[in-house]
Amino acid sequence: MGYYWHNDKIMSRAPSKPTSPKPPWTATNSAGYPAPAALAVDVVVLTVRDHKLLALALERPDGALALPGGFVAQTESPEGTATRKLNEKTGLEQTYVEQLATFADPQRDPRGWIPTIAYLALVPADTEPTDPGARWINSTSHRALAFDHEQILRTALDRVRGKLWWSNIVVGILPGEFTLADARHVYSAIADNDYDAGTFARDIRATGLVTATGSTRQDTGGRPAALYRFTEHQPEWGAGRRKRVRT
Amino acid sequence: MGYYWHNDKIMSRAPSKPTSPKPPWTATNSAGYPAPAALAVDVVVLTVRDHKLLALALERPDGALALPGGFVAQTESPEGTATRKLNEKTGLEQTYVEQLATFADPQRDPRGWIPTIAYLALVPADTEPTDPGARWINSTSHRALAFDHEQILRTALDRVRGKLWWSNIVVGILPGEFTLADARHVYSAIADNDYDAGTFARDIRATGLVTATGSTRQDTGGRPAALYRFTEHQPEWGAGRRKRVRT
DNA sequence: AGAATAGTGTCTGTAAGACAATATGAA
DNA sequence: TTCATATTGTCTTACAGACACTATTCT
Repeated sequence: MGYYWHNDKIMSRAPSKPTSPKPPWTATNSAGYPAPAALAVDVVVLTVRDHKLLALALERPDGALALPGGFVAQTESPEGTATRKLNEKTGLEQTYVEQLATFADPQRDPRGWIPTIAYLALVPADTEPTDPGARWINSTSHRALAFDHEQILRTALDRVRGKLWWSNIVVGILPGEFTLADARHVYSAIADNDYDAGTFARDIRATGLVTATGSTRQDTGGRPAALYRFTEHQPEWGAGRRKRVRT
Repeated sequence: MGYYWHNDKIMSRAPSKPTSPKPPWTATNSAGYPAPAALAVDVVVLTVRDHKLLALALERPDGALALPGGFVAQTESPEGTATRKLNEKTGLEQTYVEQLATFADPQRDPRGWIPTIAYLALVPADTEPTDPGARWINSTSHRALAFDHEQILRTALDRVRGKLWWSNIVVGILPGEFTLADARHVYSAIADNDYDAGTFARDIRATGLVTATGSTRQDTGGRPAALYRFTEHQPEWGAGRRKRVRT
């Protein structure tokens, strides 16, 4: 397996003649102690399409699949790095992003001591990757991911399922107006469940997180559906229901 | 405010003549790019005593209060650092520890670019600090903590309350045998609630996380209480109830 | 017996799954 | 009218709070 920096804009700002461009990289701080070679960020980008929960993966030169990621510049917050990478891969400016967990086993990256902070991002269903190497993969059945990215993806799936009915996390997938059928398909795909339409309508309203806009939409041959939107775009907790979510 | 390294055993293994011992520290990796000056760990150590939820804090030379923490050595996992610091401050070998979140704003530490991974640890009620500078503080009403440690502590309280009835997280506080009254006081303190004894007994058994040992204990003048223990010491999820927890 | 604490039982309001019934559009 | 989808209503089981009641020890 070949080593290389992620395709990262930070790197283009770096000195033109690095002293030792080949990994493994090491670092020493000004007090004389060993320091991490870099701080990385990996982003689990999720969406729901065709009733399936999908994750964004990048095909690497060696053919392996990996999560989008990059290095944190000294001048930015890791969340800034995460949204920057997200913008580079999808063109999105704003969506739902939250920190997931940090993976810092010294052996996790063959390029050196590189802790990574994993983030979770949810994006609209019609998001198309702008990076030619990026593609949507099924979040549960796919070719194995490189590094510890399988573990990171599993952590993301646990998180999104755990918060599904307790927060407005789905606002990342449905940022605008949607019908309750739209929402039900998204929730069903994430929970790996098949929610009853009537019960779903009752319970999504009971969370207090959505508002009816007053207008309707008709995509199909049936009765027009009322449109809703999430009241708040910032992360928020709802009333909480104990709905069944397969794990 | 004076800057100084945490009292950390790693440092005693370091070179005897650091080139620049004064902060702010900087670091450059072998590829020529800026690197974090160090990777830190901070631990929120919680317990329940006298019906109150307490956190472990260290008095620093400048009088400020801070969470126990230290630097991650290149050869160890951050969780290893967290348990090592916990052992240095309390003498405990094993208890409930889980990762909380990572705080990596480049401005968070005046000593340089030092991301910190925060951990949550729960320890038995009779744990006495072995470090003379350490003491128990009330988790909700206390003198302000240094750095971003207030924020870290708040994150820890949210986490422990959120998982209270859904996991065996309390096993850290009650690792051995306990009566249901013991458990009720612990749960009530964490949830900032006053659970009914009868309902509590019914619901704690319904989680499936505790087992009756068959023996009894009598501390007071009343009927002897049956003893229970958590079936599993490793982190585990229970059946889940929707009990009320004040937030 | 009386006090003190442990533990059980019952009642009530609410939550959530299942599914029937009704509403509103197009063809 | 018939079809398709949306939306509302009803029934049932389970959960959680409140609180009354019984049980077991000591003094």
